[in-house]
This record gives sequence, structure tokens and C-alpha cells, in this order.
Amino acid sequence: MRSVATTDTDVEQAAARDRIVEAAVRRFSERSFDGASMREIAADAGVTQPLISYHFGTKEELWQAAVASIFERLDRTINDRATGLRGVDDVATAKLIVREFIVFSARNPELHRIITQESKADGPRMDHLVERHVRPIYERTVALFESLAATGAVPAIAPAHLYYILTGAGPTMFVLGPECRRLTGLDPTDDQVIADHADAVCRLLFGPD
Amino acid sequence: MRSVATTDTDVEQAAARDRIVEAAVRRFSERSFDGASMREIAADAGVTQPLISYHFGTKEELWQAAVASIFERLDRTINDRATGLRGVDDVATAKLIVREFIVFSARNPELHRIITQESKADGPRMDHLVERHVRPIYERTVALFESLAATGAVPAIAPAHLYYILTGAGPTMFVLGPECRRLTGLDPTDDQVIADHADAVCRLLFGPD
DNA sequence: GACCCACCTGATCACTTGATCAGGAATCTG
DNA sequence: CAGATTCCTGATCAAGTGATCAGGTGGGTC
Repeated sequence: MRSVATTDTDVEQAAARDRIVEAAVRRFSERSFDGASMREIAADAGVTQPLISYHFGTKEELWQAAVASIFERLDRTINDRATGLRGVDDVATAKLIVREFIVFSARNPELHRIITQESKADGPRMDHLVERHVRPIYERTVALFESLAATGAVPAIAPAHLYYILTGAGPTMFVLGPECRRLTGLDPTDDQVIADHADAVCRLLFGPD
Repeated sequence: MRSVATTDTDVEQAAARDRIVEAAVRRFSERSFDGASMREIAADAGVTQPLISYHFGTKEELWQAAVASIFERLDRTINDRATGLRGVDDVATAKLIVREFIVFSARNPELHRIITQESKADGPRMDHLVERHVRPIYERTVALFESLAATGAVPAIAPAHLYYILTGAGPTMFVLGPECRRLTGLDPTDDQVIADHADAVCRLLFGPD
């Protein structure tokens, strides 16, 4: 006999819907929208394919749910960090936020993998991604860089360029995790490697110290 | 009447085989291996789909030919630049090589688009990419960074991290060209924008001057 | 009990995919 | 001229795709 609340198996406690979203994030980020099949995602989540249609309608809507899920995780992580730093020096806060962003990208490479896949060409998914999720982050980042540049904490480089330098230099090592492992011998999931990379990026952006 | 050498149309002078490779580079880089269909590529090249099988065998081999084509272009570009700089100061040469790499990535975003697609997960195509094309470039880049770091021209950051910082910070703005256009209003194919980005990256890597 | 409703599955649809095959057309070779 | 070779196409195949539908099951309400 089992506890009352669970269904029949006990390994799969999470609601099927949540497991589907998790599997979708994994598959979409690894294999791209076209490369990931709904049957694969379903099998990964331990359900059948029509159940995905039942919960999400189309593949497109499943993708949107998956994307919303990882961006929500990013927002929560950064916001928690920012509120925890209330009252601290602005420049020190910025450094820690940048560091938190890089660590997040290392632990959740799916986010930038999906962005990279969908933003290479115009299309409805790029549209959704940019207007619904990326733009707010971009605006905040640009504002941050502008206030930092005003105090001289960061080189006087146009914010748009700084944005792509940061979102390129920070996550790429982890987005290309398997390549990195093969090419350099470093383990991109290792905490020390992640810290080293965050150090390196921060040093280039903010200077040594 | 036409010249003797051409077939029947005069717009499509290039050999069909070359046009197929060009179309394959375009489609594979934009839509990923799974997302690009051979019929689409064929139509793009103005031929039929069985002709691709005739020239290249499988889709996998077509992909390899496309990849070889862009890496060849990169090698030629960098080598031409390097030989043209024979005898120039080492640090100055390095700066110009880095700049050339960024400009190339802006004009040929397909290369990093394909790398990003295939190196997110292990697989036969990642294997091919890394061992056949990326590793030689990585080795040369690491050697360059080590000699630069020895003279203090570049911060003392482990070469593997510098490699992913450079290959991230440089090309990302152009890999995500459509996003960049939408997000920032900047045109990532504009020569001035490209030069500004190369300036910014070089300034962070090599310091101001 | 009867009813409903949220959750889930097997079967099946039309469609696209990569691959294959037989054959056509032009050019070169003897 | 005949024969071979290269380049190319239409037709077709089995396999996999996303989507849909009828039905089934268990827990809750009346």
C-alpha cells in the first residue's frame, strides 16, 4: 500500500505536467525545436504523446511553456540575489549579479541553448522569445551598464556591445559543454571551473582586484 | 545564343554541386541539421533532391561537405592575414588576427551557428566537428594566448577560459543577428557596427590604447 | 446509486522525411 | 558512328512526424 495522495508509482511523484515541461526543456535545448519529437519528450517524461497535446495543445505551445519555465527560474535566481544585496555598494552589487548570471548559465545552459537556436533567424518563436522574455532582461542590463560606465567601473563601451560581450563570454563555455569537455579536458559542470570562468569574465569587465 | 561553356540558363553559372553546398551551409546554420530538409536545400540550390544524394550520398555527408566549406574559408582568411603580417610585432599581429577573426564571424555567422548547434550534445557530428576542424584552431589559439600572456599583453587567465571568452564575446552578436537587430536596433551586418564590436572586444582583451 | 470531470491511453490520420531506383540527356572517347 | 561516363530527374518506398478522436479510469459531488 502507498500513501493516499500519490498515484500508483512512487518514483514519479511529480505531476505529469511538470515532468513533461522538464523533459521538453531538456530535449528542445539539446536537439532544437525541429529535432525534438513529441514522442521522445513524452517517453522522457514517462507518459504518452497524446497527453502532451491534452495538456499543451500544440508543440508550439509546449515550447512556450518550456521557455517560460526556464526564464522564470532565471528571474527568480537574479531577483533573489538582488534583494539579498539591498543596501550594498552599487559596483559590488553589479559584480555579484554578473557572477550570479554566469553561474546560472553554467547550471542551466538550456536557456542560452534555446535562445541561440531560435534567434538565428526571424520567425514566430524568435518573436515570442524576444518580446516576451529577452527584452525586459536586456533593458535592465543596459540600464545597469550605463550607470556602471558613468562611475567608470566599466569601460565606456556602448551598452549593446557590452550586452553581447557578456552574454557571449559568460555562457558559451557551458552552452558548448560537451565540446568544452572534449576540447579542453575541463569539466564545465565543476564548481571550480565555473568559478574560474566567472572570475575571468569579471576581471575583463571590471578590471583586476 | 550563349557561350559554349554554360548549360542552358545563364543566372546559374556555378556548378550545381557548389550551389548545393552553399545552400546547405545556409539552411543547416539557420535551421539546424534536423530542421533543414534536403528538399528545401535542393530547391534553394535550384536542383532536385535526388541530385544531392547523387553528389553527396547521405544527408550526413552533405553536412560534412558544408562544414568543410566554411572552415576552409576561415582557414584561408586567417592564413592570408597572418602571412600578410610576416615580420610585424607579435602583439600587434595578435590584435589584428583577433580582429580579423571577429570580422570573419560577423560576415560568416554560419560557422559559429553550426558549431553551437552540434556541440550542445555528444554525437557523431560533434565528434567530426571537434576532431576534424575545431581542435587545430583551438591548439593554435591556446599557443597564441600563452605567448601573449607571457609578455603581459593579455591578462593571466587560463587559455581554455580565454578561448571561450573570445569565441563567445566575438561572434555572439552576429550569430544572434536577427535578435540583435530587433533588440538593439543595430544592424549586425553594418561595417561600422562590426568595427565597433571588434574594438570593444579587443579593448577588453588587450586593454585600452 | 448516478453523474461529472480531470487525467490518461491506443489507434489512426494526413503529411513530410531521407533514401533508392530506373531512366533520360548531354558530353566525351574510341 | 557506337559505347561509356557524367549529370540529372520523376516516381516511389518505409519510417517518423504532429495532430485528432473515441474510449477508459478513478475520485469527487449530488
